[in-house]
Amino acid sequence: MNNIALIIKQELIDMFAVDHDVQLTRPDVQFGDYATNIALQVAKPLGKNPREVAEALADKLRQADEFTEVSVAGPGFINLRVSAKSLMSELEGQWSDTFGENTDGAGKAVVVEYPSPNMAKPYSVGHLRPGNQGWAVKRLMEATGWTVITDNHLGDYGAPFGVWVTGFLKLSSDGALQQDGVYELGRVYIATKKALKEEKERGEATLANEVQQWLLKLEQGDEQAKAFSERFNQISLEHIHGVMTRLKISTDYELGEAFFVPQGKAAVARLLETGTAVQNEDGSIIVPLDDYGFDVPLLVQKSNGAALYATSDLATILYREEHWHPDKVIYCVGGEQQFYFTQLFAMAKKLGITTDLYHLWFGVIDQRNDDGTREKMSSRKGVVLMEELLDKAEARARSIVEGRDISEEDIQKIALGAIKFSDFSADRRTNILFDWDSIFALTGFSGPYIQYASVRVNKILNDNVDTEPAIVGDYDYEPEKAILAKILDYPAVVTLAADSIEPHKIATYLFELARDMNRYYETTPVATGDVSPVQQQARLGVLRKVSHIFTHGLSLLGIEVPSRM
RNA sequence: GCACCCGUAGCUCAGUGGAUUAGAGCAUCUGUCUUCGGAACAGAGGGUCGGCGGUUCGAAUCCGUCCGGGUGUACCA
Repeated sequence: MNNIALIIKQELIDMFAVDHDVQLTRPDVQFGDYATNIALQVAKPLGKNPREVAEALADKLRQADEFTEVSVAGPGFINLRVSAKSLMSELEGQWSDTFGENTDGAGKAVVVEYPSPNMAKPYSVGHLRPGNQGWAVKRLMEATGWTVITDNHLGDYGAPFGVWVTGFLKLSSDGALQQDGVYELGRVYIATKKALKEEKERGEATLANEVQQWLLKLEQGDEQAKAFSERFNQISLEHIHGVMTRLKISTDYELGEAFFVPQGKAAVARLLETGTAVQNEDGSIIVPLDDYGFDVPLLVQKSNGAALYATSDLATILYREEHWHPDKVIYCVGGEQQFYFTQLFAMAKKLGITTDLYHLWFGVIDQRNDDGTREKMSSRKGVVLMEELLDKAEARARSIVEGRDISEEDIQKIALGAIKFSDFSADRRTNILFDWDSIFALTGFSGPYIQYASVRVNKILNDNVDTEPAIVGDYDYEPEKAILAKILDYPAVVTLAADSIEPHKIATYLFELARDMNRYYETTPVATGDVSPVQQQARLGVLRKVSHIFTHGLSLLGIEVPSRM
């Protein structure tokens, strides 16, 4: 709680013997710098008129040195104005190299799981959100003091494997695989899924049985199946690493489903012994969840004895408990799986696991149909591949800087800034519309807008390295007032974004700071024209803080600041 | 059927632990252009916050209900 809130809190105690935390909001500038509705909150229990409480409080606050103006509006809002200089001294009191961070999570460990792609297909924009948001969550948790363990739960097992082998033997060749790698895998996978669907519509199951046979063979340790599995996973893993490197995301571990299946089947056997799980007549094994409000049990083993998603996820939970002892586990997975995760978490609770398991879900990525309606992106309609997206974004950025001396590294940062920021432009639960123009947005509410503001600030700082930025006592800081107030908001924004796990709040904040900065840039010279040495030192001191926040905030979103753009 | 999510300007979205006159970007129109780099800035038009009812001094925000859309609903992940 900052100084202003503390002053008001103390006055409430002195005047009304009420001990109540004071929330400050930032109203429209015409009303003031800060506002509070505390009078409306305390009036009722006191049995007083809120307007009168506000007036009395305002009279008292007017006597304090901290405020240049105190007014009461409406039913009892108190609007406060402070001097820019006092904002600067407040900021100076709070400032450190880790400004914005806190230690709320100290001593606690969190596992963050992302991007967990399906290895049967090339990395598509379908995994943009789990990757981006997962990385942002990791960074936010780190910034709030947590010990973070990241794990890429690779989809290297299950039905996709069977689909792929079945399809490969019918549709592909060693030569094609060697030439096109993961793209050939994807082609075969999609074609085979289509054939499976058509077969099912005809009421047949020849291909489907073949898929299941390959799965069983793999679980039984069949040499040929293992060879196929290793071959296809290796090709896919190299591809995934390549894309993640370009996205500048990584994880500490890559414990995929294949790693957990043997442990999962053993765990299911134990659950069967203890009666937690029950076996159906057809051989399938379920964990009933009636006690937890589910009319659908969780299937943990198929009737043919094969493992499935829940089998490896069960083992994954147990493994993490045993080896990592997390306080919290965050699964960054699409919203389509909400029901499944509530079941999975219910099972964990049934097993006595008390760790906070959290499904961080995202809305789907839509594409626009010709008739204007929206529909989830699907392989049927044609997914956009991540490498294609990155290539096009870089080409767009490159064409804009054409003729100027901008490094390839900076071009990549700008392209990535545009792509990632667009994912943070809305709440993660919102279905986002995939649109080539908005995902590459370089103006307005976009990553490059913030990068641009940041580059301009850094340019000024770099051009004036000989002038030591300083906090200057006889400077009024009036032109910098909006920026100073905005900087003071940063720690609360980080706390809110981390607590609610809503990284887009960081994006919104950074845009507002960048806008304030750009306005300032247009109106106030820092190191040019008739700027006095005192003004120059003071303004450079503010810009240095702005630069720090841009770099820090963008890094929470996995975005870097280019050196030039 | 049931569960979860969504419905705010032409389009894409913020804002929803109630609170002063509902915000931004894009698009449209009008300005700034010998500059600390215009990927910028200033301004204009554009919204009965899906409908109805309720709670409240006060509702985009909370509750109920209806309409519309999305995603799920055990042998996919």
